[in-house]
Amino acid sequence: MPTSSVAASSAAGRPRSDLNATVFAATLRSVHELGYAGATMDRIAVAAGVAKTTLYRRWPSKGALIVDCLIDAFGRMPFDGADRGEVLSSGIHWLAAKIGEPGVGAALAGVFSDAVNDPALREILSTRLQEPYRLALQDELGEPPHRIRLLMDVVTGTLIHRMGMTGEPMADADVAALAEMVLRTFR
Amino acid sequence: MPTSSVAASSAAGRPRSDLNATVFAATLRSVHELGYAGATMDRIAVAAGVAKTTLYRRWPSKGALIVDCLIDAFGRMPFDGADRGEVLSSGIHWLAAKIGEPGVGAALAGVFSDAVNDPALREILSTRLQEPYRLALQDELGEPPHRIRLLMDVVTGTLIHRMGMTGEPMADADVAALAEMVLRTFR
DNA sequence: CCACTTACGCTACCGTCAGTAGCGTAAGTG
DNA sequence: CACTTACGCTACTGACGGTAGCGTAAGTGG
Repeated sequence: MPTSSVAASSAAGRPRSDLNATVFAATLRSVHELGYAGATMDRIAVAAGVAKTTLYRRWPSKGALIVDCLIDAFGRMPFDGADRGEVLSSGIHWLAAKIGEPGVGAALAGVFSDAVNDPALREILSTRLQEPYRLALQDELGEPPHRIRLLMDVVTGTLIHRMGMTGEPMADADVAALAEMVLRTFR
Repeated sequence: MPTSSVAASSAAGRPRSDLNATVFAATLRSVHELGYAGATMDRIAVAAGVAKTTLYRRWPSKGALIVDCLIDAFGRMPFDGADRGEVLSSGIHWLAAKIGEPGVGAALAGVFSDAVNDPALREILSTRLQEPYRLALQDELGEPPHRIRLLMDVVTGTLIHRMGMTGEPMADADVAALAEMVLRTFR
């Protein structure tokens, strides 16, 4: 037990701050090349030049690692557009574009697939990945939580379903059609 | 090698025709009680009063068993309604109701989740489970394949995503909202 | 210069589960 | 009475997520 939690300057053997970024890059690369299931924790560790035990010291499970990796990959959602319609449309296209980046779509579809059989992972996904966007959208659109929830489930459900079933991100024309469809209801 | 494939009347030790139904019931019961991952092939075999090897003699994989089970559970899609709007709406509510039956929703979400990491299962799912409904809808609505594909992916993507993330089928009010939303585009 | 702390590498391991091999047997067939 | 076919049973493999335990490099504070 440390004598004083205030003395956080104790930097003896402190975690390398660049290691997370290295692992995230290796994770997305592995998922891109080998698929979600093919990107085992062993392989990710090798790709990152890191011991597998180190991964488990920083993340409690493969799912948690992927979620953190995705949080890093997605970043903040841009709110471009004058009215609600433009905001919504640009948001949908932003999400679709992110899913199109190498590894991101497969990681997203994979982690949601794992979540079906793992309540703890569902909690992590909902709280850490989805919640921020839910709150931001709620704030931006002024819709009740229930409507935001439906809106997000339609968009992410459709995009992830396509990604999972085809292995490819949805084509632009379909994304546009999806956006148009959503706009008719939520504009 | 049989001397004549015509002499198919050779009924020596032929498969018990009621065994499939028994297995399907045991499968849905197991999935309902234990979840998709908890319903292992061993447990399904025990629940059905059957050897695990027998399951693998009839189905090449767990996914294939679940798909056949779902085909049996869904049956034919009813086309009720005078116009396209009513047909579409009743179809969506029919699907949602089926997903609400014990075990069906969990089995559906589970098998789609497995499919993300299994191209062979994706093929089975697409060809044996989805294709018939795709063709029927195409016939009924007279829309091009591309539009039917989008329509189905939005509906099934949303419903399965909800089921997978909450463990519960989507509430009626949300199903109605989803149907209304889809109708605005595809009526 | 010397304890002490902390993060990391490494090897070996566990439990679970999908899927397989091989052998014995009941039952109907000609 | 041979023959075929489907099924039960036991034992096994291989992959993968996750863990245990021990050694070590590096920076810290006295």
